[in-house]
Amino acid sequence: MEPSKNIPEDFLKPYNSLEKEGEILSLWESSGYANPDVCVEKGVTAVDAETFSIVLPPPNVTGTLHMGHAAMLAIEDILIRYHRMKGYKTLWLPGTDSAAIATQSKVEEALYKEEKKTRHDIGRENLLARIDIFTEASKAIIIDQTKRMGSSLDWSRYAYTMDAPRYKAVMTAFVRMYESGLIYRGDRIVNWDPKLQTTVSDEEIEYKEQTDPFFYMQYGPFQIATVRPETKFGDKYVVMHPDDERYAQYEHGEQIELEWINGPITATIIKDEAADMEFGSGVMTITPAHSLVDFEIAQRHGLDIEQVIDDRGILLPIAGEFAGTHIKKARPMIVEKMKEKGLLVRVDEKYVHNVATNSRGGGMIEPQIKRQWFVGVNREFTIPHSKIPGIASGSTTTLTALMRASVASGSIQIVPEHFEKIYSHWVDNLHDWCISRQIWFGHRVPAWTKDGEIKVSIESPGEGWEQDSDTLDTWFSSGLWTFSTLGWPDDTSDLRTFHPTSVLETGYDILPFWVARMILMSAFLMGEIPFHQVYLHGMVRDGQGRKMSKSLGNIINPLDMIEKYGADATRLSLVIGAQIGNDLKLSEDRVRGYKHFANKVWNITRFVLESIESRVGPWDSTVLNDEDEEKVREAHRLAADVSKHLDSFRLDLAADLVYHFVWHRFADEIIEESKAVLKGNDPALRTSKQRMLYEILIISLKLLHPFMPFVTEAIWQKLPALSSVEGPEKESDLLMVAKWPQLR
RNA sequence: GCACCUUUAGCUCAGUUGGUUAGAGCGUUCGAUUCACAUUCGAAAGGUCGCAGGUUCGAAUCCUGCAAGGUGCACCA
Repeated sequence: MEPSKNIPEDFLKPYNSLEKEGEILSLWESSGYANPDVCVEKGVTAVDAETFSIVLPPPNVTGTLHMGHAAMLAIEDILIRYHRMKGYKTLWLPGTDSAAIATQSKVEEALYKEEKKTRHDIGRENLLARIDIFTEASKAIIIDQTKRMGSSLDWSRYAYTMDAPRYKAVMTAFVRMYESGLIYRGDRIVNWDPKLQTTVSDEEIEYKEQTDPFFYMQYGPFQIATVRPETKFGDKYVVMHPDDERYAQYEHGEQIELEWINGPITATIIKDEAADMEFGSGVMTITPAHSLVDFEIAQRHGLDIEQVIDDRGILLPIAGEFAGTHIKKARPMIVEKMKEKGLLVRVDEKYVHNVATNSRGGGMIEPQIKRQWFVGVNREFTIPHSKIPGIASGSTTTLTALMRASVASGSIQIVPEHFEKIYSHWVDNLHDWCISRQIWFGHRVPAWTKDGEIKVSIESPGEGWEQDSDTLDTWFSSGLWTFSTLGWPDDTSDLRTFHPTSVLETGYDILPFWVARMILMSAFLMGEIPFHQVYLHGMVRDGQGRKMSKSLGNIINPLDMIEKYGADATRLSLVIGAQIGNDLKLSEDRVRGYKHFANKVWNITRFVLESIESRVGPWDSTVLNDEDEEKVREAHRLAADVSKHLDSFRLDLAADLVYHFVWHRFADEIIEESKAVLKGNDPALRTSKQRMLYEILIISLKLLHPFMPFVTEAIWQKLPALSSVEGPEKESDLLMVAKWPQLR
């Protein structure tokens, strides 16, 4: 068969992703089809169609796209494109996150590097202005990178955590929770970061293993041990287990005199089960102001709590001669003094322990007692209306009860299922949530004080009222994300149409941080679940299964992959072989392999078009003979299987199935077998083959589209207006909104 | 310490409620081809399904124990 002159020229060379992708992107963008309203207007979606909605987990404004984002975008876009083609009213809503602590610390670092100034030198307003400039500049980068993955997000609904509608939502949520008695102020021990001068949530703490000298000291008749002698000045309680026979002679509450760092003190014996008999001597002294465990012991027994270290890490007057010294400097000096006084028994130089650090770019955590705002997760309140199974409208309940009921009732399904256990374990152990932060960038606490009086309201209560200087934990606003992005607290049509959202797709590492808090907020404020299903994907690792990190130098940048192999290949490499919830090993070779596949699809099209155009026969519905009809049916059966896998979130199997069909069944067998007939002289047989090949090509393009939208759309755009050659007409201008194949 | 995940071909992984000779891709070896394919196609080799028990007519699949690797949570003064 001689090559046709009528083949679009592009098909005569290999598929060039770099050249096509920009073109296709602007085609999609100008079509407006990512917006469900446009789809209804243009008649591609029925007015009363079922809805399918996903809210994009907003990437940090200051970040750049990494493979984790790329995987998230690929997975969600596949689900979105699939449902859009199936005729759902489909919304994928984009946004970005201000990432309060991380962003502010970045700007502060730059400020110090460039001008040797701290935030206190330039003041709140100036710092916020600088942060604005910084975030506006980097926002554009992450948005552009997100688009290049082929994400069919509806940018007309774009939301930013710090924009005005979201700010209003956060303020409203705070006030409502306060009025229901769920938000309270209290002095509690919190994770204090002396470097960033703010509290840090439990989840944001990262424990790092460290080797330090371990000091054994004589404390009256007891031996105690510590890594941190600088906290020991105020220790006047000595704790042991009530069942520890070695210390049976001591009574709870008994007082003993002893010589300590700065002279004689009176210590009180406390018997508490928190003391571990197996560890060291089984005796410890406590520092309630700077240790969570010690604080709890002190509370149980009503003990005095004295602060020893201030917010910046400086010793207070209680430290006597060491007062005013930074703890780092003071430690060796204190050890030296104890040695002189004969209090130091021995030192274990190789003691390995975990040290709490702030994972958001901060320093070592120094627990402190602070006046903070809290959400009481176990406080009772009356829920006005509830659609959550097991929770009646008007009943008395708690936030943890709502969180439990939402998942336990099956109302929210977590995929893979075993994460439901992790979720419930987390909810069961939830402490009151400290929501105030002492940083400046963020949603400011809507509380006002005047002459010791306090009022909570969105607007200032009037003249002379001063607003609380704290801002809210970034997860407080993130918790509202599924509905604040849809217009809440206003009763918008978007909110009525798209909430609860269909699926929340995110990495499994973020389950407690975010997923649980969205369930909490949605249950309390909306009386409903935020999403029906939670799909958790795994982490993207390097070819050897290691975490990608700068220090290892094994980072694979998604944008490099897009440039070298195309966005389609990049997407496929992140989906095929990635089982739900399991980590994925990604190597450049994988991506390269899928680039070949994009080219294969390109060439299949070329062959089919050549076969059709050079030998056009009349098209009609009876043109297919039984043998070819069966092949088309086979493709439809495949479509059904692919749909089944997509419906159960097995994107890996769905993609693998189409990949295998297109390459090894359609190209290797069906096309190969058809060559003889196409070259032959029987017009009826030939026409049947042509029609069969064309129909299977169309089905293949549709099935491939969610996975590799660029190459398939590029092909679709080049398909000749087949009506003019009497072929089946192209049913829509864009493949993006073509109809998903149905079983026939 | 507690919980969870993983373990199937050299590598990366499928194997859905237990059911014939356990599959794919990459890689390897051999062959064909430049007739849609910056190539492609065909064929072959390669597995005691982590180990040990158990249930069953039948187990990669279910149960128990163990081992190795990984992750999360807790944490010790």
